[in-house]
Amino acid sequence: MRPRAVRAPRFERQLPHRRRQALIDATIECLKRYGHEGLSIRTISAQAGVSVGLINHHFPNKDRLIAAAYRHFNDELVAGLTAAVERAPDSPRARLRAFLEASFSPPNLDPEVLAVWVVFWGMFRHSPLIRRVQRESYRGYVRLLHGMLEQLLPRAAAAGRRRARRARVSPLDLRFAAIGLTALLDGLWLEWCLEPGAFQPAEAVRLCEAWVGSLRRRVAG
Amino acid sequence: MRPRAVRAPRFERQLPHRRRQALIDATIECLKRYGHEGLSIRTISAQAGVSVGLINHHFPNKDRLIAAAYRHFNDELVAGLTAAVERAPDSPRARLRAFLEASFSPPNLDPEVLAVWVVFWGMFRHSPLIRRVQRESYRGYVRLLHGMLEQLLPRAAAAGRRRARRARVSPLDLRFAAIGLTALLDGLWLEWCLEPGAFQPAEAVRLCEAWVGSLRRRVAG
DNA sequence: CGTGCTGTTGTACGATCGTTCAACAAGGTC
DNA sequence: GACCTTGTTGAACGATCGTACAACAGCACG
Repeated sequence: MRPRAVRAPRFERQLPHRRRQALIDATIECLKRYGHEGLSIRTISAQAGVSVGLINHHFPNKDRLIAAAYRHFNDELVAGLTAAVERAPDSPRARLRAFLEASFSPPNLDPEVLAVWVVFWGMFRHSPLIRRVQRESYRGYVRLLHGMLEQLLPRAAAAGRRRARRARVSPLDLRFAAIGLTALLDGLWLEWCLEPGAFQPAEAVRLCEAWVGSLRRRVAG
Repeated sequence: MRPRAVRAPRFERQLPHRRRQALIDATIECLKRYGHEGLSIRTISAQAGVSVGLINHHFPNKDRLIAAAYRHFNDELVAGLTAAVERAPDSPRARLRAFLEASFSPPNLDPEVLAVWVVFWGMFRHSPLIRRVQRESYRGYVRLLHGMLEQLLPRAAAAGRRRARRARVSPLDLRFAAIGLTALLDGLWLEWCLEPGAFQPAEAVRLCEAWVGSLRRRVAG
């Protein structure tokens, strides 16, 4: 064989877009494996299989890479939940159930995922960049959950037409419902991740549905 | 004046117990101010007003200092809540209310306090030391909350004698109540710390009480 | 006042951090 | 096959990290 043809390339050039995404994925993977200590340029570049210098070619600095990873992580969560809701039958109850079941199942329900969130939250107060991403990215989640509750709560008599009686829900009740459901959801999710054996994911779904049910009775009953 | 008498001592010797506590306090203060990045030997020793070498004289290494700070932080929380409960009138409802009000008021309800918790949580999965402290220290909290619910839930007819009907609560219901209340509590607390303007602390107390009330209806009614 | 114990200091060390940058090379174009 | 663009490499830099340790000094005691 000709030596020239045998020699494998020492590296493979990638389009900036692809390489950036690979670095973001590596960042999240390092966060899962090593926690906060995994957030070093050398650890991340090793995980991505590239040299230390490459990160600063695609990102101006480390903080921007982390912020990009945070944005990606947030977006993936919202996208997954949204897809689950849209896959469900077109009834408010079914949509809520799909939302809850997606929240309490992989890939969201995972101690490793909690570990990632917790590191990001730890940066929240001291990194304006992270705070900015949080503010921009959390809106999708709030909108999704708020919209679901709005459709669900006024369900009084007219079964078929969901949006007919929208005016029945007072903004105050809707606000409380959203606050409470978010809290219960996050709290249960946190509990499960900290001690996965404590209860079944299906039990968490039922607890959340019971909460919304008690709200509905108070609003419409 | 005599020069000898004027010269101020360059430092003050402390009993090991006092100095250790001062270093623990400085650690928590640094955590509040600078987050995870405040956890450096130099930052902590500067906060405590001592030299860098002193920490390793009182603690074998940095991890042990952090673990001690975590234990102190946990113990303070449980002690504060316990004291609030014992200060309350001797009725299950009043005790629960005192517990909730203490949970949703300073010094617990503080974004800075969340920042401290979050950093500790971030170490949970990767530091056996932190995990050990967590396991040992969380028991007091669970026992307190569990005991309160146990007294509260069976309240059916006999108003005066709280422990008479204890057998009425099935272990299953009690377990669910504890899981749900903990989740709601933690979730609301988290929400408030992330966005202090979102709702009033008193509203959080009412949401928790409503949750326990709906449980009681299901159990005893 | 002298002595001893030990809490305290501050320099030093090696490791690792984020970032820079000159040199390299992959892969398309002509 | 020569050339060019640019994604990629890896050594080097200064800063900062946790820890070690010899010297210092506060203070109780005789």
